[in-house]
Amino acid sequence: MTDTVESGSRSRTRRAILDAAVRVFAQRRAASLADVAAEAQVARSTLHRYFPDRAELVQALADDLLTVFERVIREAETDQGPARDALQRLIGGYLELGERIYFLFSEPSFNQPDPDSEVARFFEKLDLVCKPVEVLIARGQREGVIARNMTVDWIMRMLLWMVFIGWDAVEDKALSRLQAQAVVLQTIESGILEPSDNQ
Amino acid sequence: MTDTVESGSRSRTRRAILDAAVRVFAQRRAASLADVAAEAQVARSTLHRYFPDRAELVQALADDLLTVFERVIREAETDQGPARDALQRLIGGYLELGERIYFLFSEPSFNQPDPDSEVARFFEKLDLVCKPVEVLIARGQREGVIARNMTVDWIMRMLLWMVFIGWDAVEDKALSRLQAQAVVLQTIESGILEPSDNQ
DNA sequence: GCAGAATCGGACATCACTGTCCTATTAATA
DNA sequence: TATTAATAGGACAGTGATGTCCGATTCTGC
Repeated sequence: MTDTVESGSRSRTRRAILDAAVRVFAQRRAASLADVAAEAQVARSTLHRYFPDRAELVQALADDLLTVFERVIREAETDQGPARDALQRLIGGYLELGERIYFLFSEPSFNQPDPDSEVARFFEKLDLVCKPVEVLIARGQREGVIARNMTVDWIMRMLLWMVFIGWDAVEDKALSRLQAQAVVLQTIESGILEPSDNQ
Repeated sequence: MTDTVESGSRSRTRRAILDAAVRVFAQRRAASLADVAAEAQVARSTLHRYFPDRAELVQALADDLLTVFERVIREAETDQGPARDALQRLIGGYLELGERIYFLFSEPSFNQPDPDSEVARFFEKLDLVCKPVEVLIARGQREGVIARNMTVDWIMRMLLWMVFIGWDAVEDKALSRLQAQAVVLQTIESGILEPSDNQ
C-alpha cells in the first residue's frame, strides 16, 4: 500500500471518481472510462493516475461496496430481537445500497469469474460479509417465522434481487423511494396475494 | 420483406444463429458476433449475411421473444377461471421463457432507448403483448385475491424479474428447474414468511 | 510569492470488434 | 450432371475504448 497517507485533495478526487463511477455505471453498465471521468469532472488522464486500468477501478468499487455492505449488515443487528424485526431492519438497510447494488449485478466482469481471480476473491469476501444474514435466515426458520421449505441460499439471493428491483422501479419513476421500501418489504414477506383467512 | 419464401436451409441457418445468440448472450451479455457465429457453427461472414449488423440481430431476437411471449400469455388463458389459477398458469409459462428473459433485461441497447427508435417500438409492442397480464392482475385485485395496495405496474415487473431470478438460480446450480418453479411461485404468492395464524 | 503537488488536455500506439468484400468450396436442385 | 444457392475462410479498413506519456497549467501549503 503506497498510499498510507493521502493528501486531502487526493482522497477527495479519489472519492469523486468512485462516486461518479457508481452513478455512471448504474445508468449504463458499458460506459467508457471517458464517461466516468467526465461525470467526475476530471481529465481522463487523472482517472488513470488513480486507477491505472479499468480492472483496478472496478475492484476499488467492489471494495467500496463491501465496506458499505458490512456496515449496513452490522447496523441491522441481525442477531438482536425477533427474526422478523431484524429482517425488516436488514431490508431497510439494503435499500440504502441503492445504485451500488446494481453494480453488483451488472458489472460484466462479474459474470463468470474464473477461480483464483480478484473477482473470485471479492465474492468470497462478500460471502463472509453476508454470513450474519445467513445466520439470521436460519434463525428465522428455526423460530418458525420464515418458510422452512425454502433454502437459505434462495432467500438470500432473492432478498438482494428484490432490493434491486425496487431500486430499478424507482429509477423508472414507477415508485417513489418510500413506496419502494414498503412494497419491497411487503412483497418479500407476504407476496402479492391478499392474506386469506379461508386457507 | 424480401424473404417472402425462404429455402429450407436458409430458414434453418437463421434459426441456428438466433438460438445460438440466445445461448451466448445469456452467458455473456457483451459477447461478440464472432462468439455467436462460433456457437452457431457458422462463419462470421454468414452471420453478417443474415443479419447485416448487430442491431438487426438484436431486433430479430427481440421479435422472436415477442412471439414466444405472446404465445405463453395466450396459452395461460389469463381471462379464464379464478385469477389465482390463471396467475399460476402464467408464471409456469413465464418460466419456459428461460434464457430469453435474461436477454430482455441484459441487452445493453435496451438500457435507455431514445424514443422513436426500433427499441422503443419493441417495448411498445411488449406492452401490448402484456396487456392480458395487466388485465389479469387488475381482475385479481378486484376479486380480492391480489393485494390492492400494490400497483399493477409493480406486480408486472416483479413477476418478470422473479422468473429471471429463478432462472438465474438454476444457472448457478442453486436450484433444479422443478424447485425453481415451485419456489418462485410460492415466493411471489406468499413471500418468505411462514403463514401465521395469529395475525 | 514560490516550490511542489495535482491536474489538464492532448498525442499516440494498441487492441478488439465491426462491417464489407472477395474467392474458393460445398450443398442443393433441376 | 450441370447450374445455382449457400457457406467457409480470409483480408481489409474503420471505429471506439484503452492505456501510456508528456508539456503546460492550475492549485496548495509554506
